[in-house]
Amino acid sequence: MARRPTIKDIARQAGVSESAVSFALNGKPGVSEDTRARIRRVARELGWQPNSAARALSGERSGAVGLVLARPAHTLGAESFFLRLVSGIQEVLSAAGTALLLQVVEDVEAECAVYRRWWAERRVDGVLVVDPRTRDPRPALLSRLGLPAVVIGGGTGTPPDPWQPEGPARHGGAPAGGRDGAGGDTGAPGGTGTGAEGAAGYASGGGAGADGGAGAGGGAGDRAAAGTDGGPGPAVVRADDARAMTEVLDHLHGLGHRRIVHIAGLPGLAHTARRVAALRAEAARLGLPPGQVRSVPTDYSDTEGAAATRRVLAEPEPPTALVYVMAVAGSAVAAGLGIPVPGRLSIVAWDDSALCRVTHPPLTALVRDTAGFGRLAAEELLHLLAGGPPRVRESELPRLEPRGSTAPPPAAY
Amino acid sequence: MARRPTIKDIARQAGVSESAVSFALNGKPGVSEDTRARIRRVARELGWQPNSAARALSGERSGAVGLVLARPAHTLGAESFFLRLVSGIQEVLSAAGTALLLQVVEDVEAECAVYRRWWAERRVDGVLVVDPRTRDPRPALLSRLGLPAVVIGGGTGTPPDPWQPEGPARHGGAPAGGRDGAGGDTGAPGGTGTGAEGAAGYASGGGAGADGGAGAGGGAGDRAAAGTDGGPGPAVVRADDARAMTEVLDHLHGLGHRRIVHIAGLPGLAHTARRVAALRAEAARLGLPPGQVRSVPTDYSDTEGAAATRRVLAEPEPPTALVYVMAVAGSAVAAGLGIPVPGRLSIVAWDDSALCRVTHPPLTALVRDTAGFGRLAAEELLHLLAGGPPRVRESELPRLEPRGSTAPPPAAY
DNA sequence: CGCAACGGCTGAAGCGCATCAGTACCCCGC
DNA sequence: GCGGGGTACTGATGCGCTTCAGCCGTTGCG
Repeated sequence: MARRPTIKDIARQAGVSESAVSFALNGKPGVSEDTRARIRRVARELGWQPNSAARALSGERSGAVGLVLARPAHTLGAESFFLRLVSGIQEVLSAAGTALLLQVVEDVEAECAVYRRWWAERRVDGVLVVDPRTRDPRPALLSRLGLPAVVIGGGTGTPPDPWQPEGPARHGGAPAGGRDGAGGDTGAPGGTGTGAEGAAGYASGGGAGADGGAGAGGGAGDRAAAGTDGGPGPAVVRADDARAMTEVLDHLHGLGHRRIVHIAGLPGLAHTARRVAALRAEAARLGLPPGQVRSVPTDYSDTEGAAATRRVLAEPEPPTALVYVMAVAGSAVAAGLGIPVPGRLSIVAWDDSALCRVTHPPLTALVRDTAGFGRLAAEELLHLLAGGPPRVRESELPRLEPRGSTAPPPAAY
Repeated sequence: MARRPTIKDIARQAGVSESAVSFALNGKPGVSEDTRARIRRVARELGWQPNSAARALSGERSGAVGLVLARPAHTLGAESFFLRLVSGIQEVLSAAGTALLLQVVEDVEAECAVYRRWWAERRVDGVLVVDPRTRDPRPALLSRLGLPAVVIGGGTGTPPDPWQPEGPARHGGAPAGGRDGAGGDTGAPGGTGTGAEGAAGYASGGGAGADGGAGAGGGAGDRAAAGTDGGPGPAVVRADDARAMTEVLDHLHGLGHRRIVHIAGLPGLAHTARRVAALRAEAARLGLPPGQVRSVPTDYSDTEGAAATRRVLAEPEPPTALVYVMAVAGSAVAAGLGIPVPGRLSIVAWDDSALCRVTHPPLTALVRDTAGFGRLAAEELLHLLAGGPPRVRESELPRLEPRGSTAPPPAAY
């Protein structure tokens, strides 16, 4: 196993001290441009990469973030949503040289345990949280640990939203203004400034936010805002589920459907709650009675999706339209029962995938840029880690793409 | 952010030196049982967890392993294979307190770059490698870096197998000859013997195994051995693709099918090659001409799977049976073309999933324990990291579960 | 009784890096 | 020509942990 070069090797070869190397490679002031260039050249020649352990140990961040999936394995398959999300996340993270720790666990409790361990082991600088729930122990925990977090698919602010950074008076708008997250900050690992670390513990060291002047490309001193005890509250990236649901419902209503069932996901999840609420609200607005337009919960597995489909279709007055995530399974069930789609039953897939396009008929679906959603989330986390204030970002609106699986209901109905 | 306790805190509170604490918590000799128990109690009370960075820095392993997925995102969805695999991997890893770094990249080149970076950054102790290829740059790289690796779905030893630990000058007698390639090679993981391989550097380590990281059990400290130049060759966990393909073909042949097409995956992947070869071999054995029984490559995406299906079904003498991974897409295509399944076309899914069971008709499929496969791989990697010799492990044989999608071909054919 | 051997523990060094207090040197102003 | 203020760089220290060379007190043995 070839020995890995260290800054000591670089220092020797470049004829300077180790500190000079450290300064040079981190874009800190204190070395002339000439020397800096020379050091960088040597480092490149030697194929040097910072030892992540050493970095992490000397108070710097660990250069990794975590993602925990807390679902029983068989419900994860949902149309490869997670893999696409992860792809997007990676695109951004790996460009920033940040690693992603993935953990699959059974339930939220186990998820919390993972956060605790990661925190204690100092393994991650922050986490991406998925599947926010209506009653959720995670925000409190993460905030207590001071672990920066971005909630994916977070709340739209419906009242009891444990994720909303309602807490200590975050000035309403997105203040700070300055350096908006954007790509900037090229090459130079520069910005690196002081870690996001809970300012609290640092009291002693140079009390004031002095933080010293800019320096070359260095990070502006805007990190000030960060100072809450327990670290910043979670940032949120969200998709407007409610709006999407409204759109779907309007589409079906416009076609003439009056009996519509939404095969929903796990009832404890916040986005399920939002979709259910939106469905109910829009149904009311359209004057459709709750008995005719409703949601039934499942665990997100294809199996339960199929079972639920079979159940509602067996009712005396079956729905003429179905909306769900595991639409492919549903469409197969309909085919199995000999129910023509869209002749007698319309189907809307909540999440598009190649599969939706190859089934027969192709499924009308909500097309969303899942990878883009992941990118957005990763960007927010990096923003947080760079000391920026937590923000709420909205992803692009999902677009309803009508395909062959939706049509007016049969005349008889 | 609460301060994390360190061994210093424990030492102070327990009235011993830091070294004593370290010994005690790592199950090393040098402290009495009394003291050890006291230290452990204090550690537990304080909620201490080892700082992974510090551990990694002091020559210890980093406590993380890596997995790189090098496929264009849209081909990853394949029936949630990867998520199930990862679940299995995690089960074993997290029980051992080992983290998993996941990286999704575009191609093998990028994958190699990731290995290089992980290595230089000392981020991982070992890696799990998926999608071995027929011509593969990875084994050489990993061996050069000395990064322990387990190949998932590795070779069956067909001649030009870059993964077989034939390597440089490992004591000549390489069992190579032994294990016959193709058809044979029954389950018996027995082969493990192969392991002896590469043991060279490991002499000492071998036995102990215990390891038991940090905790209770207090495994003997066998870590000594680790440092070899070049490190051990890769271990391999594999599924007997050839055997499975033979089984599938026999099933279809037994039903009377004579024109069978295998919609294969990416041609560069080793398992594709193996399946293709096995198909050809078995066809020959059964006396079926290559024109009638053949494989056509795709990129694993549902889209290409559907396209290939459409193409072969449009031929003048279309196949009466199809075998593939993206069977659901295929079955949808058949439905779309109005081709009755299994009346005029039989379909076999290479990989089972809930979806296969809810389609109509339910798909005959190869049932394999993907999560178990992941567990096996993770176990092998841990074994390797504990200083054990690289082995070749065989996963359970996939079982062909006949369901509604296979039947004798129409009489006319 | 004296010495070796051993169990139980301590002290210090070091992993690779960041950082901060200095040091050497130069330019400027008076 | 000397103090003041920079700039460019060095040395030492510490992060939390492992590890190795000891040190001390107790036994066992000749």
